[in-house]
Amino acid sequence: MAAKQQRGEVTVERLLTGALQVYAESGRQGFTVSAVATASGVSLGSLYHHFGSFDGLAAALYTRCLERLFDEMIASVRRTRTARTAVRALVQAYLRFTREHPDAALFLHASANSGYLAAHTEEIRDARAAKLGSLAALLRPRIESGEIAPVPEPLLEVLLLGPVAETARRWLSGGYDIDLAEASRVLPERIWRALRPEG
Amino acid sequence: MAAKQQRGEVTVERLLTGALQVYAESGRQGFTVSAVATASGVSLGSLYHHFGSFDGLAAALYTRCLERLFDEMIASVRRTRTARTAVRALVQAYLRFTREHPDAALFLHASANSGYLAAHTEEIRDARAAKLGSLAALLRPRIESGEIAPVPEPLLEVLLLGPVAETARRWLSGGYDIDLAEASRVLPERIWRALRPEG
DNA sequence: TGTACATCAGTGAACGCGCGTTCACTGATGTAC
DNA sequence: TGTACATCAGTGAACGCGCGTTCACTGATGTAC
Repeated sequence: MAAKQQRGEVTVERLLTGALQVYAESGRQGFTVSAVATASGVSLGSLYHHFGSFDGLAAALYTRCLERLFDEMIASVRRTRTARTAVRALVQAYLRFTREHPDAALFLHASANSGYLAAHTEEIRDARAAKLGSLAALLRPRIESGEIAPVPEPLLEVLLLGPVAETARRWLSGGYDIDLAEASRVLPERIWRALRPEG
Repeated sequence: MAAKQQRGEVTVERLLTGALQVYAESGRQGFTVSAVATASGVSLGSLYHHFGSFDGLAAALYTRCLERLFDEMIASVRRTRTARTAVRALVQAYLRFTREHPDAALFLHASANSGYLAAHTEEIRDARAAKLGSLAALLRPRIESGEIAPVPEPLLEVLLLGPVAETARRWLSGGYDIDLAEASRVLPERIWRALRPEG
């Protein structure tokens, strides 16, 4: 069996990049196979050769964006030493990713219930669970040591990510008066207050 | 000009109910004009007579669900006398709505970037802004009186609604270990801690 | 190193399905006098 | 109260467009010896 060819990886990259670009420029409505193929400069057949289906491409793109976002958050949290700075790092990493990669952030938020991911729900759920698990593993010792209040893990996640996700969503949709820099300044401390132990 | 006929309102109601049911049962993929018409027991022509387009129907349904959710939150908050109980009421109203009307809650969360709402973005934005404004108006005096920390209004909204929205989204998607009752018990106090004044 | 072969990668015209939408029509309800 | 008319409400077969997908094919790359 011949090894994977390098030009294949290049094509895959072109397709994913093109797809993100199409979504950013034309939104959900314009997000079609032909548009992605054209924007990527790749033929339809080649797209299908690599991804099997359009949904397959969308799922691959979604997973990649998700992992990049989480990897940045995880790396940020790793660099901290206290629970408080960990929360700050996590919140700011999310917002920074949103500002620096608005296309990826938009695709993530918009594709949540998209329909074109329906066939790959499990695959995506697994990827998400894995990254969320890594994040939780970093915070768990902080709960056990009493630095973070003993809130059930799912609720901890929700308290941490909820406000930031909502901030990102509003900023990306453009119709709200959300100032990312201000959010980056104000939110970490507020969220920390929700999570720190009583007293 | 003849007055609006009563059977027209009945048909509209049947269509909106049918649409919600189709979405709940078949998801985004199965959400089509013909499916909605069939489920409602209404002809295609009649659907177009009342809504002009399928997107029009979707927008009307979205607006209705949105208003119902916000009206419950607003009514709940009105019944309170302190900032702390207001926060608790708001959070619990959101979660109660999610539990009691999962179909409506799902449609709200899933339709956020759906594409079929693209033509009615403004109309929906306005409806949302109006309700959000009413809510904000109820909380504004609390900020001015110092009962709630002086956080910019958009960030206040994000801190209040972010965790609850995320909780609802996870519970509706079914793949997470989210316990709505537990969330209802734990979240209000945590969110309140994020919002109450320092000290 | 060269040759033969297998597999990977890429092409684009063509296809079929199902979607949202239309339209000519019938029936029901309300209005005028 | 009755009759004529206008408008509203409802029907469903038919249509056309554009979508995701296929397929027979060519070209490029890697492997065997």
